[in-house]
Amino acid sequence: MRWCSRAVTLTIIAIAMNNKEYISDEQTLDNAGIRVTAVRLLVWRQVRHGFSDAFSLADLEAALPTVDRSTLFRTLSTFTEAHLLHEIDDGTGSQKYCVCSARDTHHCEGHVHLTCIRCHRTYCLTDVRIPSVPLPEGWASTETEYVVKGICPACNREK
Amino acid sequence: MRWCSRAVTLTIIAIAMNNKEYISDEQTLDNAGIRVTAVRLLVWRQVRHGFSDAFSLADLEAALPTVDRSTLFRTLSTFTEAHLLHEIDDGTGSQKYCVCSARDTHHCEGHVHLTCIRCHRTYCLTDVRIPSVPLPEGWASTETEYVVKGICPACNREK
DNA sequence: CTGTTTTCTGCAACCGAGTTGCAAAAAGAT
DNA sequence: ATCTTTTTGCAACTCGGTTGCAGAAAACAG
Repeated sequence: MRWCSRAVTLTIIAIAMNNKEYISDEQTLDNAGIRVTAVRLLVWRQVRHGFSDAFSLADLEAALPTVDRSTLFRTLSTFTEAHLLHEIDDGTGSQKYCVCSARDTHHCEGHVHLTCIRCHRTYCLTDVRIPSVPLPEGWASTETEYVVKGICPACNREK
Repeated sequence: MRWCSRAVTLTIIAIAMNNKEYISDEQTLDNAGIRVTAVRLLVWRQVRHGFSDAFSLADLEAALPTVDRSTLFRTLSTFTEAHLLHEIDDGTGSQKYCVCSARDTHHCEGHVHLTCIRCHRTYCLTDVRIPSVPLPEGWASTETEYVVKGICPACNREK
């Protein structure tokens, strides 16, 4: 793990603030090879702790009205490239993002997604791998999207 | 099968034109409960005979430049509602459509789609059904999207 | 600490796909 | 032939995503 003087400084600040999360988030970005800025820290803390499920650029915009949309967009791209997030195409027409679980950098690929057609929330079934199917001769597969559309338990309950 | 006087008239015209396809397409729309108009016939013949694979609104627009985009859009919606077409969400960001095979009205649901990341064409594997996965307690599934992204044989060959 | 270089951010504008309201045109009914 | 209903074309608009550019912030060098 890399450990630079700026991070040490932040650690001291964080201890002073008695805020352990602050250190941890800073480290996460740093470990991912991303330069830590105020905006990025803000965005990361929002997506890490502020959303219970997959979120869209619009969700993030609503949660952080002080930050410009294009900046949020670019930040999401940066995070995605650094494998902090993964993109989900749930067929709602808007790109969704989801935090990659810490333990496994590449867990993001190949799992099933659930989309609720009522509340439009999308969830990851990180532990359910996509079953494979036979492909025609000559096709080379690179990636597979498996999205189950339906009604989530919460929407189901409220009838 | 319904058979109205207008259709008979068109049959006569078609025989005069020695064009069997013409009758057949007209019948298809009529059977689907869709009023037959010049534009709809034009669109149907294009999507039925003019595309080898799934197509987008933009593809249709390019193929039929004389027809307005909004009309094409509404026509596609009409056809989809009448189960002449089915919609495919292949994750390219643009809605695709594909002709439903004649023998089975509901065949459209539940099969696998292939999308080429080079040429952006999308194909139906109508005979490969989507394998199911276990869902969490409380979820009610209505539909499942299974899209394999990769390189199609044609793109693979041209290296 | 100060000046220089590099990166990031906000603004504005743009793009493409999808969508809608409305009036004219076409089709169907009487 | 006339009236009613449906369809079509036009224009405009929405919404999500995206880019160019100039100023702000961060990293770097002295």
